Amino acid sequence: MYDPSVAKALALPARERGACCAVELTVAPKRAAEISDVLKALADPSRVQMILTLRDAKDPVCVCDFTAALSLSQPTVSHHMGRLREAGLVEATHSGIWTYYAIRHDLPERVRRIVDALA
Amino acid sequence: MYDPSVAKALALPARERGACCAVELTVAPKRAAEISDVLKALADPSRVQMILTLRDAKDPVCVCDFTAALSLSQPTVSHHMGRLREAGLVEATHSGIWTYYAIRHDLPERVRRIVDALA
DNA sequence: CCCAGCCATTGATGATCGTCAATAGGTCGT
DNA sequence: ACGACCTATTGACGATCATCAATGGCTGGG
Repeated sequence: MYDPSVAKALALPARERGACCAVELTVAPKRAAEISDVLKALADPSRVQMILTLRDAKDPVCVCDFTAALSLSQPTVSHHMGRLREAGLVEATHSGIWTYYAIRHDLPERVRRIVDALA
Repeated sequence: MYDPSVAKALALPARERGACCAVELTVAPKRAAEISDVLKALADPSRVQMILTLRDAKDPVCVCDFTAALSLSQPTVSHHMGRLREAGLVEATHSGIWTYYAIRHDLPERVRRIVDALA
């Protein structure tokens, strides 16, 4: 007869009291920090919409376009763009009055994979 | 002769003063919030190491294993695990004294793609 | 029944974040 | 040169976060 508790107990590693296992981390701390920096830059609903819109946009987009679309004030949009820019996800080109933002064409492949995974 | 400013100007969309373009967002606000919730749960160096370690681990891992590996206090590790758990990324099984954590086997494909993109 | 061990919760603290109003800096048309 | 327009910066405020010490709950061994 099938006993799930026995099966589960067998599936779990054996432990001794007072001797926790030394788990091996699969990622170096430095690399984990780099990854989390990218994630922090993306961990906001508005910035998710921004980066994916820029990723799919044929033409660069300027700040004033996002203010209406996201119902946010101009400084807030500028702040979010600054964060994306500081994380190296986005680049700005200035033309006359406008500042056009576009996703960086030279994104590291690791970063590109993360962005693509959001869509 | 090549003039980059002309080339750039041609590449940028035409604009009129006082009439910003209505950019079309490629993601619904609700979906963007879901994505950012996952990203928030992952946007921490320790949690990045945790989720990737659990993803690659053959056996479930208990909290005390991480405290030594990450040089964090037990409450902090428990807190991080709680956040991963609340985001639906991780599940816990209790056996005796220990609490074993494992990556959820039924992760939505969208979420799984994000986690895999980190490695 | 007590004690040791593992984990979760609570409380507190300093840091970071998201947001906006106000301001300042540029750039173009007139 | 002036004014209108777009963007970035500053300052401020409430919210969330990461972290730890202290505590409590739970389980198994003696």
